Amino acid sequence: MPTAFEGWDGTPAAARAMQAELASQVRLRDGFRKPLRTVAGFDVGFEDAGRTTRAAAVLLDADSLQVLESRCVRIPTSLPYIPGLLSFRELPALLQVLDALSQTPDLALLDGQGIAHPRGLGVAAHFGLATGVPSIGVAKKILTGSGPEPHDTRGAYTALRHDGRQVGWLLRSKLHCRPLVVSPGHHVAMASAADLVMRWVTTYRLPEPTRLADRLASRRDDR
DNA sequence: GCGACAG
DNA sequence: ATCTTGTCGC
Repeated sequence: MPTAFEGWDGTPAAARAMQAELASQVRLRDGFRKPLRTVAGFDVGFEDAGRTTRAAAVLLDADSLQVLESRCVRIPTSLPYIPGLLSFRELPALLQVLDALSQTPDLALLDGQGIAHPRGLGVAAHFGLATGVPSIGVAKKILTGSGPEPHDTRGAYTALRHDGRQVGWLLRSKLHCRPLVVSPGHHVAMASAADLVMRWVTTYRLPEPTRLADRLASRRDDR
């Protein structure tokens, strides 16, 4: 299993410095195969009062949304949750569950931020950089930045801005529901992110890939 | 110094 | 994230 943080001394300060460095390597240009054939959703949950970390991955056909494969892995939790350092806590399990898939997805959707992060490296961006798999962050809440409320129309979105530049979108994936925070990770253009996510939204607030991964990681089913 | 703070 | 049932409302 490759360590996601080669040379990290374990301190939060070093983690932040590493994020700033890695963020400069993120590429905001569509770098995925077109047309997309597969998309996978990833999420992490915890058991045993947090002592065990569980990561789930669900691979879908990008057009039919048919589930092709579901995987789940468990490893000991290594770090507590620290705002801004989520990837250092969740990436090890996420990389393992990616390896558990029989095929690499053309695109990955992760629960959390892409570049809409204090130093530009949310868990989705870090995952994309570490794996080379194009990624998008689909979060339920803002971590950094702000933007106007999108109209209450399915598919409406507005720009999320931070430090004077756009870092993502506020996307009304479902009528009368709080908008999702969508931000590109690695190898996905800002202009593509929101439309891509809407492609896999059906009748729920979350797009199918992460919604299904959520269910697996959060206890409801297994396998 | 005082809040804010993905999962 | 997680502990937890029913309930009000679009």
